[in-house]
Amino acid sequence: MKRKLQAAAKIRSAAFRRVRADHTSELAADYVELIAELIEEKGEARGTDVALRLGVANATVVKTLKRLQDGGLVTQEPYRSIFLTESGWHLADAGQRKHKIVESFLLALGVSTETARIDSEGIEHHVSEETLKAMAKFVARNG
Amino acid sequence: MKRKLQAAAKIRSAAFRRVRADHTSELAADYVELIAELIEEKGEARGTDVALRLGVANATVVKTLKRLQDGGLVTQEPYRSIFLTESGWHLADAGQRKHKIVESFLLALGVSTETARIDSEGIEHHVSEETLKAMAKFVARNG
DNA sequence: CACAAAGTTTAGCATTGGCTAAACTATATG
DNA sequence: CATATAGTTTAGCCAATGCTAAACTTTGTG
Repeated sequence: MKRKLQAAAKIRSAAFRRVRADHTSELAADYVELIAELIEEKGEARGTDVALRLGVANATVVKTLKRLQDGGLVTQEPYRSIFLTESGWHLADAGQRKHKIVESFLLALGVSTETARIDSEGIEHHVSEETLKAMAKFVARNG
Repeated sequence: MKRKLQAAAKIRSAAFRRVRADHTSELAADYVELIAELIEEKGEARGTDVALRLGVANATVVKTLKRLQDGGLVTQEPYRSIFLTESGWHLADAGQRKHKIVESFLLALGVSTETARIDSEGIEHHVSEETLKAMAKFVARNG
């Protein structure tokens, strides 16, 4: 009995650990995805645009970008626009792919455009490859 | 053109704000859900069990519980087990309901038990009522 | 080309959520 | 019933993510 409960606890905690780990990388993913979008859309990504779209203060963006730079995801010079590194682009592409799958899946499931947009933003970072595959399959059949 | 981009930014940022807000309440939801489970399972919830199942240190639980107490979700005496308040139970029930729907939905979609458990833990906090409803409908038809 | 306006960064603060080590309390047993 | 052991809390640290206000650059205009 005790043994069983402990095993359950271990499995449980693994899931929670995963969620916490996801959160740490989530922000990085959101930033690079957004930067990629801005570059594709407008030719360049400026801190202010990032702040505007994420809904945070300018200063917050500056601080976070410093971390991302340390993490090798972006490069930048003071007062200049932001560039993605190789791994930055990889991460952005992976994120965009996930995002698209989740969003189109939600639409295929029958929720509104608005809800699909909002919910996919949150869900995107918590779906495993297995779930993603199942979602893609569903879209292929019902989209 | 500029106007259109700004409108897009506003919508975008609303989604991100939602995600950030979700994260703040997420931890509280996880705690009360787990406490509810423990009470139902073992008759009482002790800090240590919470720590074990969440995969965090004891001290972290103590600190967080203090916040939850301030927030009116739990009550506790030093060195005693943890109780949920009225609103604590409400939150726990709501969380369990969401959790069940998401998990059974993932199963109905065809992912493995293991993945359903892990992914639902992360997704649970980011699904709107609309999406939840769509998921429940899907389960009713395909579960 | 000087200077005002717009844009960006720095400084300094708060909160959340983690940790370890040390102190303290409760409990179980000899 | 005294005390060792198990369980809990406190103290004090750190990193991440947010903010505002002040300082500093860049840019566009007269």
